Amino acid sequence: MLLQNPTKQAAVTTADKVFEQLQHAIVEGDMAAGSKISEPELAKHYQISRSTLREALNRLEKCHLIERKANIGSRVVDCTIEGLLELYITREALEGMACRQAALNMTDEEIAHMQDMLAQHAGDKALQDGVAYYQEEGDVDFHYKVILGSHNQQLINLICGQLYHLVRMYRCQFGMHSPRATRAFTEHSNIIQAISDRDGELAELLMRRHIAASRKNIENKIALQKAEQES
Amino acid sequence: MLLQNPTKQAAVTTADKVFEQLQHAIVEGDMAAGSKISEPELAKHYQISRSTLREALNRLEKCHLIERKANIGSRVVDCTIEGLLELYITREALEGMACRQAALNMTDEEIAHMQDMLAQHAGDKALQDGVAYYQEEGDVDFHYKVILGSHNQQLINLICGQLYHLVRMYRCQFGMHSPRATRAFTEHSNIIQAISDRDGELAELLMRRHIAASRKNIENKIALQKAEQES
DNA sequence: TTAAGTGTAATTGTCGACAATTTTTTAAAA
DNA sequence: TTTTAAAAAATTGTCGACAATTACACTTAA
Repeated sequence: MLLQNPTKQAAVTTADKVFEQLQHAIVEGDMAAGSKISEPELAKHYQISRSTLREALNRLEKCHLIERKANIGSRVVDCTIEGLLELYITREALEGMACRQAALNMTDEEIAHMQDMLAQHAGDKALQDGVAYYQEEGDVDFHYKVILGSHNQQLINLICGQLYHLVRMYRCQFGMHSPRATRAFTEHSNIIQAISDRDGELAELLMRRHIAASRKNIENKIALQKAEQES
Repeated sequence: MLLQNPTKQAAVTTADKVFEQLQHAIVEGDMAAGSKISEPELAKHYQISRSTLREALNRLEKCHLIERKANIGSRVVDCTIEGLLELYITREALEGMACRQAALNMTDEEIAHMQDMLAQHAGDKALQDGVAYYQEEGDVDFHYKVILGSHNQQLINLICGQLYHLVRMYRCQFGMHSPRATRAFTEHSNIIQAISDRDGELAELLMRRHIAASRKNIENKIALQKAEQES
């Protein structure tokens, strides 16, 4: 799995390690969305003290994977359709702007590197029928590169450090392997073109459409599922 | 002061209260930007244990007012010009989208209420020469109402829960009382018009220009200060 | 004088116990 | 039986102490 947040350093403290394990467990759905978290129970399970666990919980709260109420406790966040759509709207705003900034701020080397990556994905895509690989790693790789390319620490922190954990959670829980592989590839290609043309306005527009298309794709899928259930 | 985050509940636990005090101290500059934080010292100063203090520090980290490194400690964030400009770019993206969503999602009552508020500000403005009051509370009130009007919890949390603490910090530290009062008022007025017309696209555009204008205003001021220092 | 290494002091991370609050259970009254 | 109240259990918040790591001062060698 290369889907890691590229901005964080290695986990050194035990709270860090437990945080990563919990993060994984929540994202993958091993801890049910919306379920209550028992501090004594979890601390015992990971063989750590409650203080250390709470430190880990604080980090989970930072990336919005759990919610906390004073004197009541923590819950894993709920995965609702509304939440998913809200997340995509936020992504549209942030990644759109990141893409604009990338067009202004990326170095020529960074752009070249991203073009190489895309070319390689194109090869892989042709090789293995273009479905499985590209959707997962390829897509995330691309988006990360654009975000980092913005050279805007504020945007990078917000998107990579917080939003993307939730994105991965929703991807897992709703079992999204969108059938948009080829179209997404073309869209990525066009975005890179706009960036290398240093056309910030177009780059932002294309990225927003790219994400909006994903959102609409999901909306359709949801509507379809709903129709199936009713039949 | 009405400049509080409108989304949070009252502080119940002592860690909450210390958090608020520290937040104030950092925003107002009583704790120097970039300075190191000594846990034993602060704990003694507030007469609480280190555990409680660390809980408060975690909350400060959540709204990006301090930065933490494992085994090394915490520092108050640095206020740099680059950071300020990055912040405004992020605001442009997020608040622009929030404004678009507000045009789609606000209730008629909410819109009416916002129009009332603006009218009242207009009165105050005429009354007291329109400078002092409007810039501070009026501006923040307006922006908060728009953000909340998006009815998008994700956007609301990001902007009100995190970004705006930093915004206030920069405002204090850089002593910003922008001379844009009258122009800002007109811009607010136009934005509300777009929202009440349910024109999301225009609403977003206007909000982005509004924030971009603030950013450019700051850039000019900085350039001016730099020129002064050199003379 | 500078550089590297060592030992001490200080700071952060982790732990288990107690206090305060909330939830559940139990008992009593309507 | 349902509702209310009180008691008990469980959970979260806070505390002080110890362990691990880092920062600093001092010594020693180049």
